[in-house]
Amino acid sequence: MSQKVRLLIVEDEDAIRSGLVDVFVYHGYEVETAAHGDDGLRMALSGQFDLILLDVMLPGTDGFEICNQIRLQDRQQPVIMLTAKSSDEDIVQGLTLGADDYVAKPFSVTQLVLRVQAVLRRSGVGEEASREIKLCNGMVIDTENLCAADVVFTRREMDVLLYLAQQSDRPVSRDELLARVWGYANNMDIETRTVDIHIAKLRRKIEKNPSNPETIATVRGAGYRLMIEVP
Amino acid sequence: MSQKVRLLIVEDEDAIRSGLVDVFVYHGYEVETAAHGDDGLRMALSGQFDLILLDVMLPGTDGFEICNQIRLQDRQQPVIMLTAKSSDEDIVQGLTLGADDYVAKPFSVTQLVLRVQAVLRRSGVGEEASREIKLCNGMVIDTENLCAADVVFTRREMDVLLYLAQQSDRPVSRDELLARVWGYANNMDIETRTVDIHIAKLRRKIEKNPSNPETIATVRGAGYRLMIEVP
DNA sequence: GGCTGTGTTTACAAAAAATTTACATAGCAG
DNA sequence: CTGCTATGTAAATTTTTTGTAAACACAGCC
Repeated sequence: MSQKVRLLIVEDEDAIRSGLVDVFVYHGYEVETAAHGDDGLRMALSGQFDLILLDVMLPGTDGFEICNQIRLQDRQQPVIMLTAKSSDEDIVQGLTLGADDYVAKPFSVTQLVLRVQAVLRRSGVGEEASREIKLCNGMVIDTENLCAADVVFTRREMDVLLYLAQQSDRPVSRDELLARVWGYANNMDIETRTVDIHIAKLRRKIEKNPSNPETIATVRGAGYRLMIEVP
Repeated sequence: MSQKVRLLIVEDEDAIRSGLVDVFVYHGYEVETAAHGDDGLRMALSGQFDLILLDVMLPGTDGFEICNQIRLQDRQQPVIMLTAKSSDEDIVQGLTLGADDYVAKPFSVTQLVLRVQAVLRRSGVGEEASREIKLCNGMVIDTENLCAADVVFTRREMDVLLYLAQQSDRPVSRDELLARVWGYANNMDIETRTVDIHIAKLRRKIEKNPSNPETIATVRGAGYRLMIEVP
């Protein structure tokens, strides 16, 4: 029923990286990897991963800096840091920069898997989506029956709404929507306006005045943000 | 239509217990409680609850042991464990002992309600097959004699109707019907139109105007939904 | 064998949805 | 103001989903 959980592993040592891939694939995760810090940063910022495993010592951008950048873009993104150093300063620094957990090498693989599960659970990945979405304009959307009071939505429209609702505390970029809703790999320069078109269609259905959208806000340069009811 | 869903809450902290009672009563559940592990075990084993919420740390018999005992008696009984501990070992142990879900304190009440609903749905509570199905167009179907006023149904048609009637608050996808009625493994892309054909046959038998179906509605992108009489 | 009732597959048409194309417009840096 | 880029959207096009007739399969029965 539910989608596989997607992990990004950023680790330069080949042996460790491929070992981790095997383990997590075995446990049913969908895994992508980066061996270089710059690649890792780019992939991490694409927003298409449920959890990111970050080595601290990396060629190019280091793990702390990647974590920092991720936090600037998305405060919720789960991140676990891996490192060979185990001095207290590192722990403090890693946690301060906002990693959700911190595992010192050499680590037990079992332990790491358990930590990953714990962080995912804490951050609510894989939780049942609620059956209703309540918009700030009062509209209530039935996500199972693909409808609201007087409009019906297509599957794709509902998937977009569900994702925006889940991330309703921040704007979501077109690339992230393409990755998470459409399932496109995050290779850049996909030339398509299909996200905008779907947003336009949604606006026509849910906005009081579609030419002055308030419920699906455009955050220029960042993406779209759904305004849900604040209880 | 159906009886209230019965919950047992086993929790020793008075504040949490009474808070949970309020929430679940508000949501329409019938709730009983136990504050002591031994009482909880006795009541749980009485078999009269649709779902049991179990705190792990209890005076007397602890939550794990209660869960264990429940499983020995009834493998199907839905159980959700609550606990203040959030170490990985607890998660593993709780799941191993066969709880259907596991919620770590402090939990969001909304989240807990959603989990309860999810477990109930998964375990099929409230799906009691009734002898009669009353359709929104007034037709009454005798599910045991495979007939209505002036039409007879085949076994397969009735199985489809029964499943749709059980899930009549939402559309059911072809894949779900294939899995639950036909018993096909929920593998992807099985190429068959047999579900559609059966829906078409049913429509010819129960719709006033089969080319404009109202009783078996198509929810494009989601599946078919049976509209039953709303009392 | 032939007949009958079910269930399934095949094949195709129609409807709906998704996507691309093409162009318009708005915001912003200089 | 000018030029650039990001965004909005109508219309055309492609793809997917759904509906259904007709052929096929197969079991039970006379």
